[in-house]
Amino acid sequence: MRRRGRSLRVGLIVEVEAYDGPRDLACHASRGRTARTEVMFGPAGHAYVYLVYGMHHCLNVVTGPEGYPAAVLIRALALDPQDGDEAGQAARAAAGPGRLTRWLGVARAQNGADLCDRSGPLWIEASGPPAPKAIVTGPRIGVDYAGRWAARLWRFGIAGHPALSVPFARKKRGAGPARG
DNA sequence: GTCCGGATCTTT
DNA sequence: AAGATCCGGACA
Repeated sequence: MRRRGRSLRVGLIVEVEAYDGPRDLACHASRGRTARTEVMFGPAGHAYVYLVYGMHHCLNVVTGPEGYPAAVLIRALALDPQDGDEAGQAARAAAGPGRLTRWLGVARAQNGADLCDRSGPLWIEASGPPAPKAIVTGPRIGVDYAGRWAARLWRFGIAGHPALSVPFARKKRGAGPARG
């Protein structure tokens, strides 16, 4: 949930990635505790927002116990249909970590925001539809540099959801599709 | 101070 | 297939 003045934007989280602690080479905190990663070392439930590629912001939820840097990257939201012009466009407006921060209007000003505070500018609540049974997993996106950590299946999504950012490789079936 | 490269998206 | 675009982190 994102509130700016009188406007409220609501999305359902449909895709995430886990970044787990100082040993995970894909986790920013693996290079030590710095000003940027500071909030990841703080208490869980706060927002870790950073800039990638010089142009896109990414929104993470700090998850570990205090002092242990871990976070979950929110990669895609499904939108309330009334928030989009057209059903098809709404489905993709927040598909992808950079897209969703743009759609929410989240940037570094929201770094450290308390995501459990429903009276704040940005928060998460468990008020959506029941958790889906079918969750698909895959390797995290864009972290090939992370050695063996890149192979961990730490990307999670709701199976078949139209708002997923990048397709999940399907289970082998005959001549398995090499993802292209 | 300087340099390098990225948890992406859009356009060709 | 490649450009946009800039900060954080590593080195000096």
